[in-house]
Amino acid sequence: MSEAKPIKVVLIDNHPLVLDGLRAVLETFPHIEVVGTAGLALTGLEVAVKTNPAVVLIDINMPKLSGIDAIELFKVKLPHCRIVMLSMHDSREYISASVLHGASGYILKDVSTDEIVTAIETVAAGRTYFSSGVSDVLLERRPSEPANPLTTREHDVLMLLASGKSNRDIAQSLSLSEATVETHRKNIKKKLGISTTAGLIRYAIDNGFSLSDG
Amino acid sequence: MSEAKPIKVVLIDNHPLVLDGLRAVLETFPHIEVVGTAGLALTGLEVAVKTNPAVVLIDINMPKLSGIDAIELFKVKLPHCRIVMLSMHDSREYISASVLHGASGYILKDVSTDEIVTAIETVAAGRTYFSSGVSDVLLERRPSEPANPLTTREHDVLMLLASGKSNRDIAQSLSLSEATVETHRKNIKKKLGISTTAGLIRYAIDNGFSLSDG
DNA sequence: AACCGCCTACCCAGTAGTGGGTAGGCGCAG
DNA sequence: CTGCGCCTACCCACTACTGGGTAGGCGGTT
Repeated sequence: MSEAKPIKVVLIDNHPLVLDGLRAVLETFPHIEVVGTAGLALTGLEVAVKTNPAVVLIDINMPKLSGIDAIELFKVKLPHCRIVMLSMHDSREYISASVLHGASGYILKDVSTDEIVTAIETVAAGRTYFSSGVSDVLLERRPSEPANPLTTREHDVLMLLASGKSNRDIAQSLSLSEATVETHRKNIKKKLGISTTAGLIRYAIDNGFSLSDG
Repeated sequence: MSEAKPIKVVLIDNHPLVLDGLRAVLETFPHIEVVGTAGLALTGLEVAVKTNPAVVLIDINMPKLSGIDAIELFKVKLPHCRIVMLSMHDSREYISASVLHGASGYILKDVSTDEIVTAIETVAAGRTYFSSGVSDVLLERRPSEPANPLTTREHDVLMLLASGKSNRDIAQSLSLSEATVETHRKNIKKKLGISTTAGLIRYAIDNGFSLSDG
């Protein structure tokens, strides 16, 4: 890659450890320049507007504003900036969602740091990069793992469910009938192919619906 | 700190990102030398036996063998090696357990990398290091958060519960009556002050009872 | 206009979990 | 040997959740 013009990168992750670590690793590559880091999506957006990076690496699972929701904001403010999603958890459900929202890359947690460098190079060159497990999901689209996982409302219900609330609590929180919450819950289960409440909560936490992770 | 003799450190974490990142950060400090890394507790033990580090940084929540269980093994094989627990999740429940098992330090996830360096320096100097939130737990020991949370059997039940099993499933798995499982579940709830199943599962996953994180 | 997906809401019968007891057996500490 | 904590197991009434329906309203697409 061209050594005259380093690739400007902004990193966004709510784990300071990952942030500092990633920066340290990337700074050993002369053709990559970390121009900014942030612990929140909105802070990251501010940083990116100031520094105009070629690539933004953003964690998909963050408090307040999730990485997926942030994609659109980045696309509006920085149309030429390319976004790579970083998933520390197993959020395979959201790969297609990320792509649809305009992400140029998606890297799963079980990736080496070398692969991250490759990903940055690739998307900076105008192509897309998806780590091994991800491309499978995009190509296969098996009926057991539907591409459009949950609706907004179902997402809300699952989030509250995962935070330890009962159907009744959720109904109150969202100003709904308890019956409606039950319907949502039923549909979620059907969509995800999960039968027990416990499994549902596991799924929610594994996929970053959690509120307590910040 | 003495620059002639760098502090030898082994890092153990099942996230390659954290591992590589931490290594990269620590290698910028001349008085710290990362002599090995591992993604599993047992692999880490092998590495440590070969390299004889002064300090081992180990993630508390890992598949197969948890960080806490690993402490004892390290203490046997490497009595002079000092162990710092690294908790990416909020495992405050296990702080006292770690200390009792012989850990010299405990760092919560919301820590900066600078603080990790300080922790390594401190425990290498023969003292103990606990990040801010941790020392509170050790000193306070509030009645609402008892030091001995769960019995062995309750632990078993909670683990299966968190993996998505119903009372009936658990009863079969442990060769118990369903009624007994319900009794255990009741006692767990009472002890932890959690009323809903959802909350129980959250607790289990947050505190590293999870089986699926590998 | 017709259709579709989503959100809302209810019915029903059945099953699962809750929260309050009690209680015997077992092993260990005083 | 007495007491204590733990594991086991059950009773009961009550509440919550399940899994199968149906269905009206709303907004966007064709």
